[in-house]
Amino acid sequence: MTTTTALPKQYDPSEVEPRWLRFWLENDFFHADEAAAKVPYSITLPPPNVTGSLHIGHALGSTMQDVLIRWRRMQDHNAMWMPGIDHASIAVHVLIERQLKRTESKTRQDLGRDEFMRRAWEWKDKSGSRISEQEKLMGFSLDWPRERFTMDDKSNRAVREAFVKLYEEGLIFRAKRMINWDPASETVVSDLEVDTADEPGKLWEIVYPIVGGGTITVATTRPETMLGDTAVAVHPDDPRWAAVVGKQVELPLTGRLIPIIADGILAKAEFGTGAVKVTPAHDPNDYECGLRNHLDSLQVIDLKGRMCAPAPAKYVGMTVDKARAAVVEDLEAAGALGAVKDYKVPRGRSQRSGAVIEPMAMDQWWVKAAPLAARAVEAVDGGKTRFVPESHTKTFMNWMTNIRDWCISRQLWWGHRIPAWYCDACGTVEVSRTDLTACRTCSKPLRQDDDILDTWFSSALWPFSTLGWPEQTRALKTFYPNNVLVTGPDIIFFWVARMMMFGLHFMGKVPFKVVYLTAIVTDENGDKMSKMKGNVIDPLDIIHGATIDKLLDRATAEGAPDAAIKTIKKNLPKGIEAMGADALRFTLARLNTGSARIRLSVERVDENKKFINKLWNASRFALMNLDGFDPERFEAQLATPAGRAALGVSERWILSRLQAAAADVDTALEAFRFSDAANTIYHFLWDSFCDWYIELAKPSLQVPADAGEAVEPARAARRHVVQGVLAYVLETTMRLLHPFAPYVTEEIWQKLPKPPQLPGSLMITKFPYRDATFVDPAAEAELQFVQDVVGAARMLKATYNLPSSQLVDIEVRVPNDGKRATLERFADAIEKLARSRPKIVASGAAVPGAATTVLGSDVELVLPLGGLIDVPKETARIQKDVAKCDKEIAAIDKRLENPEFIANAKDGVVDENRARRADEVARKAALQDALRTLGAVS
RNA sequence: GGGCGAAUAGCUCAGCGGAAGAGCGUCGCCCUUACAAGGCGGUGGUCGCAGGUUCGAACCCUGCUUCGCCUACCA
Repeated sequence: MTTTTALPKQYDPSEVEPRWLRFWLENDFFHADEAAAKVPYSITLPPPNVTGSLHIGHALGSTMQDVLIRWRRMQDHNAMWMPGIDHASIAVHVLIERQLKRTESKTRQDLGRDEFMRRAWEWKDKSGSRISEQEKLMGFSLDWPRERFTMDDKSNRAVREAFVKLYEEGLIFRAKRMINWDPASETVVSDLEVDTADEPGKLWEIVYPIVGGGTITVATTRPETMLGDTAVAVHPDDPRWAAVVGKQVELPLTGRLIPIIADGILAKAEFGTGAVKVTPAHDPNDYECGLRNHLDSLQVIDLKGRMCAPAPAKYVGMTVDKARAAVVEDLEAAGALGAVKDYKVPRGRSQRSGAVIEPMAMDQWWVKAAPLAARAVEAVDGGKTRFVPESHTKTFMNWMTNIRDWCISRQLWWGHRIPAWYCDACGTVEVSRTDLTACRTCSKPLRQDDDILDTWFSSALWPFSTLGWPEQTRALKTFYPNNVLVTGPDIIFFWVARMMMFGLHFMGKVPFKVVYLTAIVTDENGDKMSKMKGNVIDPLDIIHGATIDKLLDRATAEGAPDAAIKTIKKNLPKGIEAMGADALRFTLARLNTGSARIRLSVERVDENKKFINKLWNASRFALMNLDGFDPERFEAQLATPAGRAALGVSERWILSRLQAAAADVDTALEAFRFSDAANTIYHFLWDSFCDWYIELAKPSLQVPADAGEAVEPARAARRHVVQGVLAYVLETTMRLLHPFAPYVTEEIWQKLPKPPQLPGSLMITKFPYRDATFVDPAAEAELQFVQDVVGAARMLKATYNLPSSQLVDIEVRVPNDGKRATLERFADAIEKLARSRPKIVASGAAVPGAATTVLGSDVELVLPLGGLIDVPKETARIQKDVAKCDKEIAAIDKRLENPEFIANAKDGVVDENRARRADEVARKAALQDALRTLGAVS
């Protein structure tokens, strides 16, 4: 067969990638059959938000998942990667509300619940598949026919089932407790959705007059809440205030009488004045205090974050901030204000809206977390689920052992409505798997709970709800538990913890055996990527490229500040060149060393684009030289020991290196060391295959122009072997690299001549493995020696600024017969690679005016330079080497002269040191000879 | 306040008990017909500081310093 294929010098991903994506999808290669008789391997993709767009964090996590899935699939596992999308309750809710306000100046209440939901679904149907399309571009081999949505019918059913079951078991309940209220979104949010940070504030002292004489001064950072005070508390052991406990104070601005109580609310009696105001309705600590002391609870802040009755009418309607200023002013006027000082106040803000969270006591639905968490702790302790990196285990365990109940109700509309019905007539509460209309006890109409569930409730069921639960499906049996979960450390608590709890509870088994937590991708300075900063790297821009104008227009449209625009102009003056999904994927893998942060930049991706291009050109070279190659014949030759023995040393060497690379990649992937795996391939391909093997192969591939049909048989056979190894190594390397860079490898693989029985796509071939038949230490040693000699010759020439193209004569003195034979065998290669014609001898006399170097202990390279020699320079260089020898010998002697070293060192270490010392001594002697020769010249 | 992690070449990072490594940068030489998005060579490090364990420490232990990232109801 003939395979002269003209390929462009530069690889063009934009032409190649869509073609193979279509091919894979059309052939259903991403789909796994749950009934297949193979070892299952499953991963569930963390479902991205339906509002989302693929960002670099997704790209990282999903690339690692795809590497694992493609790798296992090629190892003949039944590899299934579950795709899906999350309904992102609050994000969509806010989006639709905002749209409504902008286009129709309406609120959701104006629209009504049903119409609001209709619009939300309309939006979802139109825009909800965007991120899936982007995932496809990245080449992610997700099992698309299985794709799910957290609000599809099956998920809804799973959510209902889970809720009702937990309710029946007493693990879901409704109760009035202190919650975090987001006054902007007007919903409760969980503790996790609150970001607490110290913000500058003040600590005010307020003087409360005690009925019957005297005053008591309290300290607070929230003076406006004094309008809702129902007590003043002092520490029970504080002698200063013992006498006033039980008395009443008259609350300024309101005139209400409230008691002074002794309570342990103050952790430290010495705080401030030793007395604090107690506002049970608006502070978690005060709430607890109120319960302990049976205090009234006066809510003076409403759901919009404004003051309300029973606060005095003057303040009603004011925002909290305004009320604070007004109260302080009025207190001062009333002479009730004490000292005021600047103070750092820890302030909770809603992650979603940024609004200051108001703690309030409200009726909400809760999941009783402790018993569920206990099982998760037990499972991790027992090694059923393992965290990678391991350090995250402690974080998880800490959280789980101190877990608090999970508030799951939300006052929003887009989401799973809570399946609880109330009878206003008789007070019955029913929780049901099916919708209810009439009360079971009094037959009156029922009212369904208005609230919906926290988005994370359905996410917690995801690893099994996607497989059909609560039905006992075949898919569930095959793919649960998942082998791995890959996600970001930021959602360990939100998601991982809850999947663990629900998985163990409903399935009786952990949802995944390994939790691999990815790094955070930052910009090159280590700063978090943010549109506001202008340092975002968008995966799609990397794939397709983006002009500077496009980048700037988009940033402007997104409302980025001037500083961000400036940053973009500075960092990417020419925009971004199209680099393809492969380059991005390979970059992410190489940078993923296991450290907590990955600093990414366009330059980093560009380096790997160069690697892809290098690979492309190596393949071009091979394809240009495979005329007349017969893959079946070569395969037959490789299959027999005699055939393998007929290979040349270079061939045995590269095959040995190749299988070592395959072994290293396998080991690295087993341990989730993506960077090591990618780097192994990078170095094998570039350093071993391109820099050495291809160069060594070239002479054998050449067909003399005048040879015609009359190429001598030995030469033709040799050519065929070299062609075979070129093709074989490339083909195998494509398999190794495929999980990381699926597109370019498929493109090249398809073009390579290969035995006909292989499958129709690289992605369903077998992954390479450590293969003892190709291990060849002798060939490795020989090639290492040849490389060292070539390197030394190049170094000598470079030292004297001889053009690397200039052919020189060089004397190589090698006392060892075997090594000399190696050099004889590679003399032509050395001449070609170092442009140095070697004269190989066992020993030789001093050559005046020559530059000399010593390789190891006994190999000398002598480059005659005649008058060109720079004696001082050469002397200095060799003396530097001698000094190195001396230093090394001294260090080894120190060890060897220490009896304890001889007595205690591990096996072989002492001998190794002795051998090394002998080498160094010999090397030094050779170097000194060279110095003497130099001296003879001057 | 508590926890975790990091500190190694100019930069980004591997190495985690027995001779200091890679990529990028930098400086030379080469357009050697696969690739100039390339080839070859060089330069560059008391492995944060101070103790300790060990025959031997970048690596293990202790303390300190400086940076990250989590986490927390000090009014």
